[in-house]
Formats: sequence, structure tokens, C-alpha cells
Amino acid sequence: MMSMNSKQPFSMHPMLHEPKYTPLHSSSEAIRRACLPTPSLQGNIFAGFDETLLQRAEALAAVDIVAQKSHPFKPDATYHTMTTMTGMTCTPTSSSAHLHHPSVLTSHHHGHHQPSQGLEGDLLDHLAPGLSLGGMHGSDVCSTASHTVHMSAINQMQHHHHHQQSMNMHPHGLGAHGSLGAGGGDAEPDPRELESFAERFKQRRIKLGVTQADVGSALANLKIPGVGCLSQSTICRFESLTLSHNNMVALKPILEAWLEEAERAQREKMSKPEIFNGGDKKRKRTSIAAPEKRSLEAYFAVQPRPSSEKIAAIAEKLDLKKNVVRVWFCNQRQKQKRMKFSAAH
DNA sequence: ATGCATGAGAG
DNA sequence: TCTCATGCATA
Repeated sequence: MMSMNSKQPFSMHPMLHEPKYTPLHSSSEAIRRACLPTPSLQGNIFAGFDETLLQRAEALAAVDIVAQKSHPFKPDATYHTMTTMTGMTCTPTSSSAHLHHPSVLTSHHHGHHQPSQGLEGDLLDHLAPGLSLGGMHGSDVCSTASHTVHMSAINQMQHHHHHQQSMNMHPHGLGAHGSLGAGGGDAEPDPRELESFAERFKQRRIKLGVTQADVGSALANLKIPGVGCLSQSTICRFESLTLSHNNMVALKPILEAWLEEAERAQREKMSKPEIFNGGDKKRKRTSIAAPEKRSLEAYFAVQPRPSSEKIAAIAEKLDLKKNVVRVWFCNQRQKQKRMKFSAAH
């Protein structure tokens, strides 16, 4: 399970705490953030009525349920494989197997890293065996536990949030980087362009007869420092613009590079089968039943960022694990930030 | 195509 | 703990 490449990921996730992509129109989020700096504060503020609100939310959810009529499954229908069972089987294993994430692309801390440093890209590259980008055969090299070769990245993105969206830039941004603009081939946070690129990308990809999963694994063959493979999910999300603006911007140059290579390779007609496999790990996905989901949504409408206590309370009411509820809220918040809905057009 | 989850990094 | 980028599993 270990990846042989002992590359130490440079994982620098950008995280700039701030919203990079702005929700432009519906900036409820920004506003929210601005208003609620501290969690604890929120707690206090809502402490008074939070119960009421929650009850209300619940009531609403209940009504909703009634209106919709019924739920096919029952609430807790989560199928965890683990929980109590033997324990040795599932998830834990998987995770341990691979730990690094490919965190690719995004910026970095203090502004500096340039995109081009070759750094340790070498360490990772050995991985790509034969398959060049043409990888159109479905073997996935990266994804499963076996490989896990992710890399991290170095790319710093283009922080410049250009015009339109505004938001705030954070300190992180490269202070002076006006240069990035057009040089490298990336860096243009223009939603418009991203959108059209995503569309073109998909179409050309299909034309090449390559699946999203193929693209993801083939990326590793590009040997771009700091860039490894990506999952089908990510490629799909890129094409459908369901990624954050920053993420889209970071991925674009990479996918663009792959596309060019793939088309070139196609011309040469070069194909190499490469099969890899590994596979053993099963992570079980919890499934939150519709009624519970409705309740969560109702709660979310009232308070998107519930305190730990509230999460616990909600979890109990809905008979869900606290962590499940917490993650649900996190994912929900992330959803609000996706490109599609945020600014862009 | 998407839901739920993990993990890094910054608080 | 939260945010973010990603991914496995699944419908």
C-alpha cells in the first residue's frame, strides 16, 4: 500500500480563508461571514431562539414530509459496514492506505512560489509507466488505494481576482504579481472563459473517446510537477462547473495540457495498454434518508453554521451520528460555493 | 452525476 | 473546528 514514491507532498492548500470566488450576486455567504466572525458569538446570539428556530425548522420539515408524503426508507438507513462489526474490515484500512491528497493547485501561503519551479517533481514522476496521455483504455491507475500518488501542488494560482468579482483578497495573494496574467497559460479567473473551456474540454474529450476516469488517471502521465491523477468525480465536476471558482482555475491549465497531449498522441496513434490494479478497500457511504435530509435543510436555512452543541442536538433528534451531521453541514456550505451558482455569468 | 467522507492547512 | 480540494461509493 504504500506508494513507493515517497514524495512528500507539498501539499499546500491554499485555503485562503477567504472566499476567493465571489458569490457576486447572492452574496449571502459573504455577508454571513462578515457578520459572524465567531462561532461562539453565533451561539450566543441564537441561543435565545435557537430552539424556537430549530423547532420551526423541524415543523417545516415535517410539513414538507407530509406534503410529500412518505419516505421510502426509514431514517437511519445508512449502511455502514463498519460501525460495530469486526472492525477490521473496512474503512480504516482504506484510509490508512493512502493518505495524501493530491491537493493540487492552489495557492500557497505567502506568495511566492512560482509556478514553474521544478522542484521535486522528479520524485513523483516515476510513476507513470507507459501510458501516456493517450490513456484511453480504462485502466485507472491512480485511484484506488494502490496508487495514491498524489501530489501536491505547487501551483499558485492566480489570485488575482480580477475585476468583477471582487471580494476580498487576502493577504496571501501574491503581493505583486501582476505578471502572472497571461504568461503561463493560466491565470485568468474569468468565469466566462472557464465555462467555455469546460464545455470544449468535454466535447474534445469525448471525441477522443476518453472517459472522465481515463482523463483523471492519464494526468499523472503528464508529469507536471505537482500534478498527479484526479478522480472521475473531479473531472466530471470540472466539466459541469461544480467546483469552486478557484478550483476550476487551478485545474484548467492542467486539463488543457492533457487535452493537447492527448490529441497529439492520438495523431501518432500510440497506444499502450496499461493495467493496474489494486484494490481493496471499501468505504461505506452513509445514506441520509429523505425526511432527515429535509430536516437538515430546514435547519440549514436557519443556521448554516450550527455550533457543536447544536449539531449534537440535531444529530440526536434525527438519530444520526453527530459526525454525519457535521459533515453534512460542511458539504452543504461547500455546495453553496460552487461555481454554477455563484458568480460567473 | 452526486452524496457523504477524508485530510491538509489555518485558525 | 472550519474551509477546501478531492475521492470512494453509489444511484
